Amino acid sequence: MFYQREDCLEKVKGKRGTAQLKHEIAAYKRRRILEEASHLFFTHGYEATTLDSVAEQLHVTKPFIYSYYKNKGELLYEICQTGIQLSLTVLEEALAVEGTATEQLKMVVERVARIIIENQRYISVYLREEKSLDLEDARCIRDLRHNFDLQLSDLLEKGKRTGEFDVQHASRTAIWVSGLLSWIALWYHDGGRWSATEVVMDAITMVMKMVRPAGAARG
Amino acid sequence: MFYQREDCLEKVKGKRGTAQLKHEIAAYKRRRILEEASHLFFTHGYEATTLDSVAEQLHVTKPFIYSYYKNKGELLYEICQTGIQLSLTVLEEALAVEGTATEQLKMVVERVARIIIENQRYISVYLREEKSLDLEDARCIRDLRHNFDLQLSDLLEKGKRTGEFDVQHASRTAIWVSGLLSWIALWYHDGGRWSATEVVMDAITMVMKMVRPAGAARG
DNA sequence: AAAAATGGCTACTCTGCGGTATAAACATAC
DNA sequence: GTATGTTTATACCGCAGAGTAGCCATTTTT
Repeated sequence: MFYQREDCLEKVKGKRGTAQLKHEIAAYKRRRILEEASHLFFTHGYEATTLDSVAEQLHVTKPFIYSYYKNKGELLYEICQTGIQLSLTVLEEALAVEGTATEQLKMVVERVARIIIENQRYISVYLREEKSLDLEDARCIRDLRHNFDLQLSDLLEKGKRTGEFDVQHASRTAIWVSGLLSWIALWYHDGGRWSATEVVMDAITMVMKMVRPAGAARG
Repeated sequence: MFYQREDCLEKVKGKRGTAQLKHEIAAYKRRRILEEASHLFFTHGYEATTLDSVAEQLHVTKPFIYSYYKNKGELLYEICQTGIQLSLTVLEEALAVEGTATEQLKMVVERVARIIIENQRYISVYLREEKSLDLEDARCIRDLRHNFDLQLSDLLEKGKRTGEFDVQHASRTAIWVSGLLSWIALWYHDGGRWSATEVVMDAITMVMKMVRPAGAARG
């Protein structure tokens, strides 16, 4: 019953050493399951993917998965959660770096775009399969997303105040920007016509154009 | 066997009058099935929607549906096809109107954005459920999409030549623009914080900013 | 009005998959 | 080496849902 965090922590507290290692191994197994599941969900869709096929990929059996996740829905939730959380974390890291609004926005777009490409499987599953989450989980994911958009909006507002950006409505513009970033996950194809770097550069260019004041020079 | 067009046309040719009406009624029934199916696919996802539930919405039974569509996959295909075809048609209509590249692009964005909002169900199912299409169908849909992006790209190229637009790479920019439009379908919520008109206006503003040359006045 | 054709429904099959009870294998402790 | 706990597999259940065979009602034809 490793899917209950409390259990694990108790064990660690009780018998240090071996228990610690066990905990790490269990965490690793969980991560591997999630990885393989995200891969299959990304390729075939959530509903169309069977847990047997996930097990097969890992060369284990279905009950193995069930000893680390309580059901299929929990897998989906953790994938979605990972997807949005990764973006949110990297956004916050970029915002923590001192700089003008322009510098910060460029850094945000670059880093988030990179993370989205690197973790496309998680992000695009999150974007596509929201409907398959149960209400509680969906609400939680939406809150994370909202948090992302809000922090982006604050940055745009800041740039508006300093005169660096020309945006009519910061919170609505934030949604367009975050949409543009999300779009990468749905559209980018590894080994396709354009490289990851080209896509990231393009994303920066597009976003900066979207907020650039009239009459400003490019870049 | 009304899902075979040839049959219908033969009947019409042979016995005008009543056969004509029958054909129209059959077409109407097909359309109603598609409408209801798109609604449920949009709300719950393709795989999670049962044909029994579609039938229930129409106050008919499952075999009724099977006499108009050969299987569930055909329903999905027609929904996706409708979604992308609507956008493509309206794009071509807008391009047919004489005008500068700027005028044309504005019109394209406005009309396509409107169509996307009005037919959100079809478009977002198409965007989300591509993976559930079988290969043949998927290829067909991808071609339509490609056609859309290509025509958009041509327009951007035209504007670039006349100096109206500043785009480094027309075909890649076209993908960002069509992505921005697609994003509407995934994000817009009827009766939400912002009206359809606001969203359409925003889309126009954003796209024009994306292609506007450095130093140009806004609008 | 009898015959034929059409259109839809009832009632079913059958497969595939989420989830589980239980046993086997393995490790750990004494 | 035996006892105890932990980890994974075998073998199953139940059910939902795609798809169908065949029947009844209604309309159309002659």
